[in-house]
Amino acid sequence: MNTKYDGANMILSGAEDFDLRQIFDCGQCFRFNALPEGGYLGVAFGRALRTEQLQNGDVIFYDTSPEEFYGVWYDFFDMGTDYGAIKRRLSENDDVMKGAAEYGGGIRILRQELWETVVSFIISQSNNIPRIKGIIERLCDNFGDEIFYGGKIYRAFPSPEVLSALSLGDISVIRAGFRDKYILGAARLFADGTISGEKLRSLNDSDAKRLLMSVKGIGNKVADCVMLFGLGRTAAFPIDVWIKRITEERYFGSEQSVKTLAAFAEEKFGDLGGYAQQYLFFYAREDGGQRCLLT
DNA sequence: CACCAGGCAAGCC
DNA sequence: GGCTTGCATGGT
Repeated sequence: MNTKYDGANMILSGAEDFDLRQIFDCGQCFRFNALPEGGYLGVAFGRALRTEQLQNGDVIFYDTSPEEFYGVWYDFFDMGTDYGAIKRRLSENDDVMKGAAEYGGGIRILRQELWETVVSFIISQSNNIPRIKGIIERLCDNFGDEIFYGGKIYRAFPSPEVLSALSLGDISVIRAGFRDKYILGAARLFADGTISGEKLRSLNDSDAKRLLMSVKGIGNKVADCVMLFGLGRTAAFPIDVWIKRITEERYFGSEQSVKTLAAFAEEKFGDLGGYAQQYLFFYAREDGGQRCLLT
């Protein structure tokens, strides 16, 4: 990968295993949206970013200095990880993963802010992606700090402190439904330090997951999403309905319990479970869905 | 109108 | 422990 700064924008050329559409459309991130004129605009780590991938594969980070690129976006996009090697390891003796990893070969697991992933995936339960995005957008618009970019105002993701001061009435404007009380409960636990990134990062996978699941509104699946997207625990293999269906179909040929599937993923993918999950998820969703139905 | 959406908690056995 | 059911809201 080569980087170049033209005085305003950072331009990446020769970025391997990197596809912006796949990255933002594999369901891990809810705050980046496609622009009508091409590219994407979103907010992360309190900053607005416009980015675009050209036909030749080059990626432009608009209005981004080298300092900001290496200080923020390099890690966000997990640039330091060799996805080619990961795909090769997953594809050894596994034609299912070989196909899925080719299909979504440009996916990267974004390293997102912990607190944002906690709330985002609490909101995701029993919900669909457009509405998840809408609820998160209203949450940020109402309670997040202003960010000025390109003559417009964007909003940062609101902190646990800000949200913990809200009442159920206050937060009803985001129309999160029954999830509203879970958001406020989690905000209080993070604001008073009962749970923190520091604490979670000091724990091994199973203890960190257990602590996350002590929050009302965080069950097995949401905890796995937070582990993977918010804590970089790449062994996590979140099992949602799509993953359940495609794993059953491609690896078992019959219905299985979540417990069985989790044990299977741990045994088969090990520390690469999270990458395997993303390739499978993208493949299951993009390939039309109907190929995931059991025959 | 019924049914569902990237689950979860609570209440049952 | 495993199983069912209600859950807010919005879309089809």
